[in-house]
Amino acid sequence: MTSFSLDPRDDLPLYAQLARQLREAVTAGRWPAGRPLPSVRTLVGLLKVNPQTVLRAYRELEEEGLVEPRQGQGTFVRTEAVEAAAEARRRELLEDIERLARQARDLGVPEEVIVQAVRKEKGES
Amino acid sequence: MTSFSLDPRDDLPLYAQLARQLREAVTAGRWPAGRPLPSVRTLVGLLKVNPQTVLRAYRELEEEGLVEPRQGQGTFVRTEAVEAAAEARRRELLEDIERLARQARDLGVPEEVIVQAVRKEKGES
Amino acid sequence: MTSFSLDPRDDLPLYAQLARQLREAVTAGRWPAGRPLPSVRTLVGLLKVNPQTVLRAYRELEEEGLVEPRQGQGTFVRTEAVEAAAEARRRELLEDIERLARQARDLGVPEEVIVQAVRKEKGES
Amino acid sequence: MTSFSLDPRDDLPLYAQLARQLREAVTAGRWPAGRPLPSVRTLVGLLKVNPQTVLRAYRELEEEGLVEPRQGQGTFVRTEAVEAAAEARRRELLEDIERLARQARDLGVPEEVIVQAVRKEKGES
DNA sequence: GTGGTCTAGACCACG
DNA sequence: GTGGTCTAGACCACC
Repeated sequence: MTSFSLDPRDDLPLYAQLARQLREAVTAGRWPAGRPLPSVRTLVGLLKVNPQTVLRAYRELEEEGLVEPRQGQGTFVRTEAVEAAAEARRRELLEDIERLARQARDLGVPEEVIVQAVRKEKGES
Repeated sequence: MTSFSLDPRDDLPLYAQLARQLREAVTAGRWPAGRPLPSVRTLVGLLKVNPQTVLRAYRELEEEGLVEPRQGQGTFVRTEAVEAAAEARRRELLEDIERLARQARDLGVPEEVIVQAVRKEKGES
Repeated sequence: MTSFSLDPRDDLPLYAQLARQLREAVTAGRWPAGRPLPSVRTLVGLLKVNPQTVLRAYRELEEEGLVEPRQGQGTFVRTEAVEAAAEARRRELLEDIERLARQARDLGVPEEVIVQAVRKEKGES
Repeated sequence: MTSFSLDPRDDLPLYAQLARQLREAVTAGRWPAGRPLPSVRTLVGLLKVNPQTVLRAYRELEEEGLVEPRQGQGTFVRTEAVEAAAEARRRELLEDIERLARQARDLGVPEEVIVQAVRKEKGES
């Protein structure tokens, strides 16, 4: 149900793109605790990249404490960490939005136009 | 009146940090057409960086058409390009804000909290 | 009376954790010669691990000569091997302590503080 | 003045062996802040290993906050972090010694023999 | 089957 | 010169 896509032309390294997508999937609550994430080999096959690239993405998540690998079984979500990560992400997003909004205002964008942008997606779900 | 600061630990390369700060200064209307931007030598002295770093930042701005070097006189703002650049920046900011707002909503942040963030800085200018 | 606990996140593989705990139990004189160690099936049930994991731990102990399986009866401690194993373990512990103490001293820990640590547990047994 | 040695037969992966040695050198105060650590290529030449192996060791130290790489310049010690790391290491060593001492005592080693081991190296400096 | 390590070597971006 | 990324593929340990 969850799909991944990598773009070699992106500024972000492939492993970081993959890590980001995995992080979002995990944070959003897909991949319940009992089911392992897709195996390294599976992703290698799907994404046509080197095992190292996938491994590095998984290592990233592991270092963040989001996920734990178990020898011979696969990589599993550490549910305790998920909500904390989501909360951190929310704070970070709000700060970023604040900062960008300030920049936009400084460049003369009327506040209501910015608010409009924030509300824009509302009707599209 | 305009100062620059570089952080070697930032993800952005030094030259890009500098280019960004110069770009913002120019876009915001500092450095009127008659006054040259600081010389490479000056910035090298101020920022304690490699001349290549400063040169590359200036080259960036030049390629964007924002500034033009004049032999023996220094580097000057191309006023006709400033408004176009500012407009492009505004569009970019609004798109970024939209994208981040969507992500925040997906993580369960109520829309009004996001709008709040956008309005937050109102009284602080 | 003897319980085992495995931590999948530990650096040590599960089978090694189990082997270590069994080894310590045997060396410490629990499991007298007449009583068999818990069966593979029992441990699998208790620890919720793969039978291979338990088998490998038992194989380890067997190869060290500490225990011997008897067809249809279970796995028994080889009492004559226990004292030799304990002695080896003692030597190993002293070497480790020596090594760590040297490292601590190199980092500036006063020798008396280290001695203190060694004596610390005295009254707690 | 500082030399490194890797043993492929060791249980520890090569990158971890190297990371440990670098960590100790940094913690012990060699490699003052102004001088970069040996470059990846230098160590590759010295140790006859793959660049990836060296890189992974350096990445480890970076993630611990001990060291920071600067593009095009080399890898530098973060002096602020060194003392904190040394203190953490001291605590860890004392805990390990305590634990091992307890085990030794449980196996019947007289406390004075353990204390002797701790003091053993005294006259060798 | 799973994840983990290592090699040999190319290519890029930065200063 | 520096560090960073990626590839293609081998080998190992664990469950």
